[in-house]
Amino acid sequence: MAGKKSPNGSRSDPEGTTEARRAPMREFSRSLPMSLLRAREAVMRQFRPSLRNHGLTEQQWRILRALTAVDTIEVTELARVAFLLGPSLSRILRDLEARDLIERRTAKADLRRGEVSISSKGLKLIEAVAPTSEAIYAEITSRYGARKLAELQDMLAELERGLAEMEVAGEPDAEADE
Amino acid sequence: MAGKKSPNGSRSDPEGTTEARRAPMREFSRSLPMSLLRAREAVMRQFRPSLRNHGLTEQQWRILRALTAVDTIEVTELARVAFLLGPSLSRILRDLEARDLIERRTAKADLRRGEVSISSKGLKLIEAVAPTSEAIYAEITSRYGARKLAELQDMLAELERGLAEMEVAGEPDAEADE
DNA sequence: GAAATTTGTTTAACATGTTAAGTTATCCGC
DNA sequence: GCGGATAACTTAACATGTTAAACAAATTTC
Repeated sequence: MAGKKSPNGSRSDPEGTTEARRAPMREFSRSLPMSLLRAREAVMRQFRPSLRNHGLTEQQWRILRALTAVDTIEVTELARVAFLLGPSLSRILRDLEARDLIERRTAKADLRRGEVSISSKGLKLIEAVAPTSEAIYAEITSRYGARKLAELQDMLAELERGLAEMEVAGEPDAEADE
Repeated sequence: MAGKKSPNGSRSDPEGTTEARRAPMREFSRSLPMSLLRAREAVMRQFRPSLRNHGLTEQQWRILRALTAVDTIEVTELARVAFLLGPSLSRILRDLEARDLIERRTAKADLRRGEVSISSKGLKLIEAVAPTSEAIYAEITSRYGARKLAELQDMLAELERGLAEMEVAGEPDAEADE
């Protein structure tokens, strides 16, 4: 398994004369988005099997996880905390409710708002998954180094902040980009 | 706007007697997967509008971008480089081919393999998008600091490496997790 | 206080992520 | 050289990402 077959098969153009395509702009595989994507994927690959064994997707886990921290939460707030877009959250909540992992009611003060909370069944599920999850996280932490991990997260947070500023700054309507 | 409504609404239980939900395990929003997800999203949010103006999704752009660096590439290799799963790539290539942005033929040496290359139309599209893209990237770089950005990428790469090792190590079949 | 606007949430439509199964072409052993 | 394993894709099926539109309830305007 993992034969590592020669990745450049029959590619023989050492000099580059027939090069119709030059200057890749940037190594591409080293672009920031790709780096972040690969790193995150590498992390999630560790957790997915365990979640899957418990019949949960990553996003469903995020939601249940967020719900354990509060008594009740409104849909919009939950979307913000679990970092999901409204439509995704809407669908997932429908499914989680059908599986009796969460409970919903509408706020009496504002009938538009929905209030969500985890059910006892949901809590049991969380408790069943948490140990494995924590173990994996601990393993990652010790392997990478707690200090370094914290530093990485700080850098990511700062990147986030800086980009948030860019958005308010340069956005001249965005239309008509030729 | 951004009312910052008290996130713990009617939550007044300082000691924790009626606590049905305790110990969030971790601040959650500070978990590594969430940090990486938010950071990446913050980055992509900068690029998406421009790509959209040119009728490209992020993944389509990744593929075309990867194709400009080579003369021809096999589907599997392309999947590895653009970091896409086979099925996703398969669908996207079908669409890109229908739009005449790429060209495909089967390798004569191995009829299973498909060889992909960018078309002249695809190249033109890339050339139209690249300037804006590069400008955004430059802006991000200067705002965050080139030095720091490189350091971040190094740390991400190391994280990836470490996690790759974890996979070969601990994987006792994964079945029967309770 | 009714019309216009805004807000909270859901539905719709299309693209991708993810795993499993299907197809066709090679390879490998005997 | 045939038959079973492999390999390279592709299809299928279901879940989520993403943007736009629909909807109903609340808020603002006049």
